[in-house]
Amino acid sequence: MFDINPSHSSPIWVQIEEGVRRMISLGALKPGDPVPSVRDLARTLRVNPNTVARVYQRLAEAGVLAVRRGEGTYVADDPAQPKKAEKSEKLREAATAYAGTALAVGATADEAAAELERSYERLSREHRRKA
Amino acid sequence: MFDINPSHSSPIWVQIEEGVRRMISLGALKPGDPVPSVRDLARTLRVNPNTVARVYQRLAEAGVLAVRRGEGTYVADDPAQPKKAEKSEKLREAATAYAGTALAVGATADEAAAELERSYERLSREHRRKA
DNA sequence: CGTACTGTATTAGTAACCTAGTACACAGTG
DNA sequence: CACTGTGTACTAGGTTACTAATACAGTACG
Repeated sequence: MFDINPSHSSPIWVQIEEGVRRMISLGALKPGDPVPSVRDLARTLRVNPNTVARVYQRLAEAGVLAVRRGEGTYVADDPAQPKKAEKSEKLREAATAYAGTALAVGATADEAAAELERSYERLSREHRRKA
Repeated sequence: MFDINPSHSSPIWVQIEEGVRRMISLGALKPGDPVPSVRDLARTLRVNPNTVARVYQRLAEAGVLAVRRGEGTYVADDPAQPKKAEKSEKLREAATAYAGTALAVGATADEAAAELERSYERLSREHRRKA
C-alpha cells in the first residue's frame, strides 16, 4: 500500500489521506475498487482503527470514496479531484516548505530539483508495483 | 526577517530554526551579526519567548549561533553547516513529502518542479531584501 | 549603586493528536 | 437463526507542542 512515518511532523491521518489520494491519482486504485477495511489497513500500518476510520470518513465526504455500510468502502465511481484553487494552494504551500528546508540545509536550486525528481520517480514506481 | 505559519503542521520552533538557517545560507545574516533578542523576535513573530529561546539554544549547540549571556546572540564566526549525510537525508525527506502531496493533489512532475522553482525564487528574494 | 536590557529556568495550563477499549448497527453467509 | 466482517460512535488516557507567568543570572550604561 504505502508507508507511514509516525515520527514525522505531519499527523498520521494526513499521511494516510494523502497516501490514498496518491494511489488513486496514479491509477493503483481505480473507480469501484475496494479499499482495505478500516481494521485491516489499521493493522497493516500499525495505527489505531479510529485513525483510519476518520480518514475514510473525510474522503467519503470529499467524494473520493464511497462507503457501503456493513459491506465495505470503495473508490467512488467518479472520484472527486481537488478543485483547481485548492490544488494550487496546497501545491504552493508544499513547495514553499520544501524550498524552505532545502535552503536551510544549504542546497542549491538544482540539487533540490534533482532530489524532487528522484522522489517523484520512486513514489510512482512504488505505487504502480502494488496496484 | 521571515514568516511563520502557526497553522502549518510542522512545529513553530522548526520553522524558526529553518528560517534562521536560511538567512545565514543566503547571506542575509553574516558571521558576527547579531540576531534579534529572544523577546524581540518573539514579539515580531507573535510567538512565545520560550519558543524562540529554545531555538537559539539549539542553534548555539549546533555551532550556528554564539550566545553571549546578558549581552545578546550572534551568528557564529564560522557558522557550522549541516554535515553532508545530514543534509542529504533532510533533503530527501523533504523532497519525499513534497512529491507525496504533489501526487496526492494530482500534479504532474513538471507542475511540481515549476512551483518549486517559483518558491525558491521568492524565498531568496525575500531574504535578500531584508538583509 | 540602579536601571534596563540580555539569555535561562521552572512550573502550570491548553490544545491537538493518537491510542485503547467498548459498544452499536448494517450486510453477507451458512 | 447465529456468525462474521463491515463502518460508526463514544469515552478515557497519554504524549507532544505551545502558551503563559514568573523568577533568576549576567552585561551595559549612567
